[in-house]
Amino acid sequence: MVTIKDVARVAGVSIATVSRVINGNHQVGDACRARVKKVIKELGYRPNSNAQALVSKTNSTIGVVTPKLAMTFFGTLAAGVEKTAREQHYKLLMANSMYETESELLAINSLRDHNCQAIILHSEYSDEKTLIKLAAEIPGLVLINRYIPAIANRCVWLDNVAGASEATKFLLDKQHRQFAVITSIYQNGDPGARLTGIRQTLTAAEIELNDEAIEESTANIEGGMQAVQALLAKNIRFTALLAYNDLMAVGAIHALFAAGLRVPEDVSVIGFDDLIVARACRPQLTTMHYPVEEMASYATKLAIELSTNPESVGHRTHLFLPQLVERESVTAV
Amino acid sequence: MVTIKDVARVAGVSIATVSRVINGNHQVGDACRARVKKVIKELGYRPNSNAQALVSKTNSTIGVVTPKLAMTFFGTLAAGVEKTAREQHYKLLMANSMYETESELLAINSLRDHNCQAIILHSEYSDEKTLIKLAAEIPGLVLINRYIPAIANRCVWLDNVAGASEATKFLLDKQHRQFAVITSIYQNGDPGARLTGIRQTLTAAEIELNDEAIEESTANIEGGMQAVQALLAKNIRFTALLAYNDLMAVGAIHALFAAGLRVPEDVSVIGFDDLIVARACRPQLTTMHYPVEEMASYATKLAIELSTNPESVGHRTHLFLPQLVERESVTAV
DNA sequence: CTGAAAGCGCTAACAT
DNA sequence: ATGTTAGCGCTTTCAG
Repeated sequence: MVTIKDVARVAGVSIATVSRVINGNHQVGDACRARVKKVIKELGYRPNSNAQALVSKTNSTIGVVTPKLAMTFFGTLAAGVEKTAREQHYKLLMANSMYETESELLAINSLRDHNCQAIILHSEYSDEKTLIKLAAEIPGLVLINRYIPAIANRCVWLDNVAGASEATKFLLDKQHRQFAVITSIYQNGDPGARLTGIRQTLTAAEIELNDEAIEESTANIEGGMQAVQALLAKNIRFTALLAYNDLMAVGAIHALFAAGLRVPEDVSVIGFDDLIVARACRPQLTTMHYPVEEMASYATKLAIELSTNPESVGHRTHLFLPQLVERESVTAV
Repeated sequence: MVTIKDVARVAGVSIATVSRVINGNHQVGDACRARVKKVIKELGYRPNSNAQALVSKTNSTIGVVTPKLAMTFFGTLAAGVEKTAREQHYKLLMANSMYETESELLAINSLRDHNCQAIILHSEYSDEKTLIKLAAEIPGLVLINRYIPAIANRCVWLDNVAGASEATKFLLDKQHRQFAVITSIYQNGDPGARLTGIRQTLTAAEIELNDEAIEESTANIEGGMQAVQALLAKNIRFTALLAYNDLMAVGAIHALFAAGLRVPEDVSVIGFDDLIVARACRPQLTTMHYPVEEMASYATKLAIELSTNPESVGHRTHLFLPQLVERESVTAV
């Protein structure tokens, strides 16, 4: 391994000078700088990041903690962070929390041990207190997809209530009056917010949403199928179905067709997230686009800014809005 | 920040002793070890990874280089690595290569600078020479989804030829005799191998596959649609369609239905990869399952083993076989 | 503009 | 069983 000493020796300068040219320090003579650069190239020298991190107490690394990288949503999130990080010459340290409070904390700590400059955290299960404490300790910590008033300016989140409301209004505009909802059994966080948006909008339109017409299941394709089967078994009548997310919506479409109902002719279905599955299913899914990648990119910039200059960020929060993407799964009654 | 010195001072021992208990070294008295552990807990001490990495010249970190994390396939790959890495208390350093030779090299080097213990590389565009050289320099380097004879024991790959062959045979068994193929415009690597598998099998069955019946396009949903539209426009007759991957297969199904053809009644479609989209589309896709996660996990173990004990690995290569998953998009003629 | 020297926090001989 | 000490490769004063 070629070190800074080797470069210094070959170039006939001190290691301090080499360090200066590495870091683009301007106080080096032109001739000297050129010579050092030449030697660096010849020797194929690359600075040891760990040594740099040790002395400078910061690592040009962004940490990302998500529940499960294999899920499209989190893969896209990580990709958004990576893109922005790479543009600014940062590396990505990843840790999955596997949807567990304990391993989430473990993950965060392991990132801290590496002296990550900033951390992007998608936390669903840690309580607010823990997160607030963490935010106080880690200047470059940003929460994505969660809002905590006490640290509002560290939160990059989506207005799920408004999104679900818009989806509902869209259906209302299409003259739908009989609604059903399939949602996640876990009602904290996103599912709860989206259900709230639906309820508010329906109430405002003076349309009743019976509890019977709300079916809970797991938030995946199978869950969507099961939920619709349950709805059908209960003889619930609906022309419009609001799904918690795209995966459930896709499952719903499968179950609907299996039961002899056509989408959108007999039932209109609307999803949420706009993952790739939305374009894979037939009919292609009308859904609310969740700008994950954009938000991840924004969060990364924010985290870097925060870690560099905590004062600069101010007290505003960072709220994004989902946008309706009209495809084929919704039609007027 | 609390350091090893603080712990030593409070516990009334030397830093060497603290270091020993951190690293589970057995030569420490029970009483002493207990006291140190208590102090570590009280002070909330966590060792600085960078310092550890600097002196031990290895970082309990696995590097992963993939083209694009946002794609399901690579997200799943990364997840597989992460899972195994976490089980063995390693962290994940990610870098995307964005499908470019140059940034691929950049990505690898940045991981090396961090002293990653092992690197899992999904490389499509770097030439063999570069990769062989890299493998010689980095003991813990493992290639995933690529086979290079000179470094066979560093390659974890899939038998694409056999997979495509099996898919073709399956169609043959279902009495199909009129075939069409949609594949990627980039014929190096996987697409080429899969096409070879198809060709060999068809030739062996004495069935002609006219060049006209092979349509190239981009390897995504849109590409699949375009390819099928082109096939239809040329009036190619086929009852079975082999797609390079699931994404193209899904696009094909969309285009087929749009043209008034039913899947599988009029045309059977088979995919490759078994991504989530395969279960999202209707009919659900019959496809060859690519055990990405399993392979990623295997590659990770191999990489760790290699980095620890390069001799132990032997000269065998690490070949996986895709498996047919029968769903709804194929039927007998 | 350049060099000498003092550490960053930790591990690993080498002593005791 | 425990302590002392010499670095790991680098950045950053402080001198010159």
